[in-house]
Amino acid sequence: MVSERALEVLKVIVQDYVDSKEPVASKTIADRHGFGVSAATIRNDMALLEEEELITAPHTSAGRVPTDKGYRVFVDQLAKIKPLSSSQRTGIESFLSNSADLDDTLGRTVRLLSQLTNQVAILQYPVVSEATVRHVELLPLGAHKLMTVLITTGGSVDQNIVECPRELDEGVVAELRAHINSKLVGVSLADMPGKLVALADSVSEQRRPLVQALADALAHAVEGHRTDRLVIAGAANLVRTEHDFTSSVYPLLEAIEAQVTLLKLFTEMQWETTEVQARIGRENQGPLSEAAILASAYQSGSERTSTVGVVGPTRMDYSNNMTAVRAVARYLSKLLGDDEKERA
Amino acid sequence: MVSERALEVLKVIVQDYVDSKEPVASKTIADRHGFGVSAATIRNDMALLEEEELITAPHTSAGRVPTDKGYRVFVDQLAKIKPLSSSQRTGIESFLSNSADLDDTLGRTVRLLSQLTNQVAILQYPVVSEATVRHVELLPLGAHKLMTVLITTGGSVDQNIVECPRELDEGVVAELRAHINSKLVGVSLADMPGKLVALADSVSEQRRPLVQALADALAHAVEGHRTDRLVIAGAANLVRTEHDFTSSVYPLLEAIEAQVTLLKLFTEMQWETTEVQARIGRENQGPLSEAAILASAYQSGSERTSTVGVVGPTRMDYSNNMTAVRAVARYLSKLLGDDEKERA
DNA sequence: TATTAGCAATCACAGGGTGTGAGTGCCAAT
DNA sequence: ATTGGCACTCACACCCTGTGATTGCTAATA
Repeated sequence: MVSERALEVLKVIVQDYVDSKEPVASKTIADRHGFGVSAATIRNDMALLEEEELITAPHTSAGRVPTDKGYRVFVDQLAKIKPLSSSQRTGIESFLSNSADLDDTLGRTVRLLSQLTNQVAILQYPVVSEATVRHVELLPLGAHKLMTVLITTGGSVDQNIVECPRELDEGVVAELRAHINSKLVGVSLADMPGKLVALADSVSEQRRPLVQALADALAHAVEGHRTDRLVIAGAANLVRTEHDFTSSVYPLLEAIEAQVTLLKLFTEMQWETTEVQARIGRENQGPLSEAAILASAYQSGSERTSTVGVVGPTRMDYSNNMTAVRAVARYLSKLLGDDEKERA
Repeated sequence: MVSERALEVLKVIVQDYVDSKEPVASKTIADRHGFGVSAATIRNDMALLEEEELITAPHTSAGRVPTDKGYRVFVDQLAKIKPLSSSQRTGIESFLSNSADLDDTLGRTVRLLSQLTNQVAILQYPVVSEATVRHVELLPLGAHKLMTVLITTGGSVDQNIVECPRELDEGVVAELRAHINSKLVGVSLADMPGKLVALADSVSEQRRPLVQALADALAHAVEGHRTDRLVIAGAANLVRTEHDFTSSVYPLLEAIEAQVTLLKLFTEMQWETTEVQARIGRENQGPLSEAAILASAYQSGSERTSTVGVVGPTRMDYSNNMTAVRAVARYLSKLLGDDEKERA
């Protein structure tokens, strides 16, 4: 078993290494942090930690570097979530005061998180699966295109473009709009597929093809519905921290941009245990296996949660970044999910 | 003056260098491309080109590399816009068939361009300044928040969240919605600021604060209105081509993410002359001074244009990329601005 | 005059040898 | 359990050198 002091040594190694990027030597520890013991003693503890695979030596005559497992122990047992620095606090505050449209807010939020952490920040779109249809708008775009706009009580807005075989006049569109709204307003998104099928059957034979196309478009909107999409900011930070990765960051950045890997990861995460979750190095598969992901859930409706977090090298300032992720998640919850009485 | 053959030599140097990343030697040119002259003759031409600062030698016993000026001459006089390869064509075709919501379409398009060019692709949001208001929707979000949704004939949808001092009930909201729509539907975006001021004056003293807040939100929507925003894809490609830059790509990627530099550049471009414009190396200021930008305008309404393009190292396949940029711009024009009879 | 062959000169780069310093591991002493 | 001491290891920086690639120049040639 590792002694109490050995854990302290691990902590110091992680902090020093994150700070300096140099493998940290026993002498350095004994000198800088007065443990009251000599370097040789530290070395004994280090031998212990190495046996537990919490640290490793890049080569014979180098200091030690934390392993993924070492970072894990650090995050779980040793890292304290620091209070926000005053500059961070004012950053969020001044930000809070600025109201704007949803996309813009999410964009700003994720950029803020990126700046607070100096890492790539990732934000999953809010999901509001228990939302109901608020309004459906039909917009003629030229003579042969119609745009459908689906507005839900959750505040999401989805647009689709539909090609129309036949010429359209304004009267027909208005009529369709009224009809569709009468059938769909108030329907929950979960019930939409069924209702959409019924919709096509509720009109005259002549109009059926067009209405069917519209129903398909709306179904598409419900399906995709802005979920399963990420907003990303601060990709440049990956380039900045490039040297912390042994292999190229190219596949990593590619995976982040492709989104699918992270979305999968986010949906798999369990939020019962801790407010901020970490996935470190080899705990991840594939291109993420050299990266660390910190994530936190935020309330994006009365029930469902979405995820926000950062991606960076395993050598990152976990304390600071976990603090920032938690703060931003809380802020988002407050902004989007505050009111328990969501209107239907 | 540079002879006809010297220009051919320049062309070969650019093509070979882009292909191989190696400085290209006189012997290589004489061997691979049968000019019917010896390497020594090529050398004479190269000396000429060097005098004109179209090529340069990295060191004494190396081949030659094009300068920014050399690339410029290549792009202006020598590069042919190749026809699309069949795989590219089918890529765009299969893509065309997929209709979805506007954001999604733009996102897919920019990703497509990124894949076609293997560079970072940039797409400026469509602007439709002559659009008029189609509909305004008010959505209660809990008891103290109201979301405004502004829908225009151009198909854009802007959302804003407004804090309400007082409790709201559904009846009041419906009334306001009807009132606001009666005042604003059909108003062009250019006229909106004035109409919004009038709007606040048209209601009772008691409701004025709330309506004023709503008007501000709508004004904000009109202002920002999705213009001056970029969609970016393929940032990973910058990392891939990292070695083509002498300094770090970090500031470059940062500038791309910040968007402002590129937006400025796009608005400054003149589209009278050529369909695809190029800005090469030092022709750009600051972080872009080592990059090349290829851009083309696309019709995003009946009159105004937006811009789409790619950013990459100056060592890029100009022919191929200019082709791709032009194709995607044309495709977008077709998709968004085809119908000259925009409906009001 | 344009082209060419030949040749000396230049210089990046890779390979190989070496010394140095940092840091550990271990052992014997406390 | 802790410590001082010491031998051992090894990355890294440094220098030296040879090699190959490529040019620039000059004199010959068509």
